[in-house]
Amino acid sequence: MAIDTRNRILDVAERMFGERGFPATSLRDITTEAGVNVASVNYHFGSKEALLAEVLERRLKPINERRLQLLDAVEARAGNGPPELEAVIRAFLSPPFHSRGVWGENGFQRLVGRIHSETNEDFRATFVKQFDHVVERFTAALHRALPDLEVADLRWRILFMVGSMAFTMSWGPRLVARGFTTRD
Amino acid sequence: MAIDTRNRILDVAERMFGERGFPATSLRDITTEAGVNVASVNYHFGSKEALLAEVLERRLKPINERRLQLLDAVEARAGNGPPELEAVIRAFLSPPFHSRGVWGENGFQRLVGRIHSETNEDFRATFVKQFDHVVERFTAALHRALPDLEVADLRWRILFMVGSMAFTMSWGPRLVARGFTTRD
DNA sequence: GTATGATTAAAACAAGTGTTTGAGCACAGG
DNA sequence: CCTGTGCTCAAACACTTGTTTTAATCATAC
Repeated sequence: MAIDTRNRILDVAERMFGERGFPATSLRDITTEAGVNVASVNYHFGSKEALLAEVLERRLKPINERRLQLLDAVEARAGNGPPELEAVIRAFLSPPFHSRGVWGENGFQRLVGRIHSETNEDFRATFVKQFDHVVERFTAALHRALPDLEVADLRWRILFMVGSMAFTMSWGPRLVARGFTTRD
Repeated sequence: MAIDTRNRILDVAERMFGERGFPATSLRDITTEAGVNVASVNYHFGSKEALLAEVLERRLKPINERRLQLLDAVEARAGNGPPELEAVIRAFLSPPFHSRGVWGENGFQRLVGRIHSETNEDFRATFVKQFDHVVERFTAALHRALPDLEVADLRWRILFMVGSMAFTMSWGPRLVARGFTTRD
């Protein structure tokens, strides 16, 4: 089964990239665990980097679509007035955390947390490009929600928000397992 | 010169680990750029991991000492009352940013940003241990500064603060180079 | 049933990895 | 002068890396 092989590779790669990081995970680690041949990665994806790109895209696309969809709803509700601040933030933060499965079992969350500070410059550039539109939309919405805040400050606050999110994604599962309490 | 070789390796390793990440940087990359022999890494440090440990320790130790020193001053100033919140936060955040040199030229800052989401579990454990005492002291101080805040919430807020810091360290230099404005 | 194209399998490929070895050097103290 | 000691060097070690190749196998359409 071709599509089955593809998905098994994607699933295992997602988990292992999240656990050990991209450069530290070998194709043989992945294919052995997935029970497929080494060559199948290059056959189905072309290269190791292309595999990572597809692992990310598979989950990121629906997440970013959901973000924009939630933001649309918030802005529609606000009409011509400023959107509600917390609702905008929630539209941005909730999709990746609700993307699938439960905290700690989700390799993808840890992978996303990692990816924000990993891989080489070129790859990260293409990765970030997927976000450009989303970041633009949310920056504009937050600017309308906080009209008195200078844009330079707003940018920093967004940076801190993304940093908190990424850090929580890569550490959260382990922390929760050690007694950190969550709600919501 | 023995100590000269050691320091050249440490300097180049610090920069390269920060730029490309730990697993993606080979010892030959480092030693070639530093103009020393490959074997000298194992001679002087024992292993690649031990080199990373020493790169981190060299800068982290004075940073954490400075943090505690600043915190001592803040607590002394507060006497028996609660310490001033922003002063405590400043005591924690300012040392790594003022550690050395200018924004963007500092490989170490990017390395610290990276390290939070890189390397294997075991290594990170020993790395985090260097922080245990510091985190404990600051958690206690923040708890006194915010007595009405539940401890569970405080922990999350500290996590977000560290996440923002780490993210800023690994991305900040590039962002500033692209027009992000700083002050202070 | 056979031909066709997609998928898998084992093996080899060339290059790069961290680490070790052992010979060589400089230079101190006896 | 010689003997250690601390250090550097080129070379080799054993192994892993991502990728290719070649042949075998599979499903499907004619």
